[in-house]
Amino acid sequence: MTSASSETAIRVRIAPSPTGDPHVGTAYIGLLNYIYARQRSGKFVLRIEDTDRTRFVPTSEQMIFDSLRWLGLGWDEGPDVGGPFGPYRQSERTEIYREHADILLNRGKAYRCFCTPEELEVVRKQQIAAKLPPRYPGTCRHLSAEQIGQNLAAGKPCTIRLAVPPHGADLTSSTTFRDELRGQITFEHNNVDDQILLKSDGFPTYHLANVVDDHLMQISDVIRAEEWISSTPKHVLLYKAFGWQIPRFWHMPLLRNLDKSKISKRKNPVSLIYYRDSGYLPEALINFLGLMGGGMPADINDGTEQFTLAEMVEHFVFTDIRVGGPVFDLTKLKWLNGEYLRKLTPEDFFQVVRSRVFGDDYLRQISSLMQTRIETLAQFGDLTSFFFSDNVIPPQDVFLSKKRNLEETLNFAQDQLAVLEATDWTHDALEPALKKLGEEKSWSVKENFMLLRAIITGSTMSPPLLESMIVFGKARSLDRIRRFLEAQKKLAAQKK
RNA sequence: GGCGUUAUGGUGUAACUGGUUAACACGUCGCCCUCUCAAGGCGAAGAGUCCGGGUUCGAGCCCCGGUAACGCUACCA
Repeated sequence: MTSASSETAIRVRIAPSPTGDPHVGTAYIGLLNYIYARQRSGKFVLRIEDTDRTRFVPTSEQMIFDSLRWLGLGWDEGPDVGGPFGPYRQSERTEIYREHADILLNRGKAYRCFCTPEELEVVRKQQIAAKLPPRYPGTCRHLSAEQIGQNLAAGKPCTIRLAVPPHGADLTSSTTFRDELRGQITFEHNNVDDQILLKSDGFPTYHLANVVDDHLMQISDVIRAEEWISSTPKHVLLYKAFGWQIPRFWHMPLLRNLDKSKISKRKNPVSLIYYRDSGYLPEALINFLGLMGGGMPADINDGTEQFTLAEMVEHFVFTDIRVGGPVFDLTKLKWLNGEYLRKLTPEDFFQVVRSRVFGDDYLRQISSLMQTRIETLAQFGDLTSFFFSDNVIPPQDVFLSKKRNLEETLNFAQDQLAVLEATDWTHDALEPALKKLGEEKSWSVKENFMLLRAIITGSTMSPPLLESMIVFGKARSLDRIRRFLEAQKKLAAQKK
């Protein structure tokens, strides 16, 4: 076996990308890694994979820290707490990747590619049209040293690609690795593409960065999602090219939507911020995640399916994990959360309500919207109830303008959702984004904002819309629109 | 299309190394409690284990062949 020997110290990691709200899948994989490390007196490392500058969201990293801590999944090493193998932010390690890419280049395990994205796009389209697997055609694989020198001298941007055997000196035709949950998995090399390792902007792709970092950070077990299985042969090839020991691989099942597709924000709330702000307790979410895929003995706590993180560390069995993708079912999560809420003492419950529903920060922001709008304090609730409610479904006479029919209204709401998803949650970003959409679709500012107001607040009368949405939060606002659209869809289906 | 993975009620999981009418939880439905709604209590329906072969006295568990779903197939992770 080529996997890590048992004497090696256990070190695991999660490596989220700061591309938006922290994802529930990150929490799931984080939980598993956390348990694995704690069970074996190992180290749990948090590494930030911020190598994609096009998708980078500056506020994302802090949200990842906050939400993982909220769940109780603390790490031993990471960008904020340091550690002996730093830096733990990949953008601060670009020099390391460049050096390692050079090693690969020198050993003939990688090569420079001068093809432009546009050229590659053309080729890919042709291949797809011809029903061929879209793959790099190898144009630059055998450039002479002279040609490469000329291109470099001409300042042509280039990427560095993995030279997948058997084209090179190594004539092995396939790569086999062991997945600890599924056994041996083999990929023929003609199904493995010459993956880009170093992009033309000098940043590495996931494949290079994750292998280099996992080795340098002495990661013993790579516990990640199933979607990585297909690219694992590339990683194994890299370990071999460097002459490094290969870690154990554990590919965990993918959380699913109700329709069994990979969990996605289109069909499910996936933001941990959403779960926090909608009043889920971290203990309940952790417990629920622990139910996904199994792993806990069925008789724990009399088979109530209720257990703590500490109990998971004590009893969880990794080899018992089921690899069929579990549906992330909000219905059961809600039940579980209710169980946890009921288990609190009345005083603890009150404290949770006070801090999570009527937190000072939240109330302060809402108050500032209300001061000019009420005459007695008792009216406070009249215009603000939507801030404290979960089910806000406006009746048709509230959201439907006399000038618009149902279909175009729902279509426009769908457009609003898409625009809002892609917009920073600030007044300066939201206002022009919404107005631009309105102009494109010929919806007046009034129609535009009134529809959104109806969806968010359930009423035609409310505090200023954008300010309200900002206070209410992006995750919850988007979810409210999604649920509105879903509810309308169901209604339409019933009528038929 | 290619490659890979997976497959137990609607959903999440159980079922000792193959051994009685496939178990539990959520959800659904009904009843009780009750001013309402929850919670709680009691009960019911719902799968014959993706399909087809094979091995065996016996298969959800083993073997072979299908099918379907999902994932990957980017200068994203």
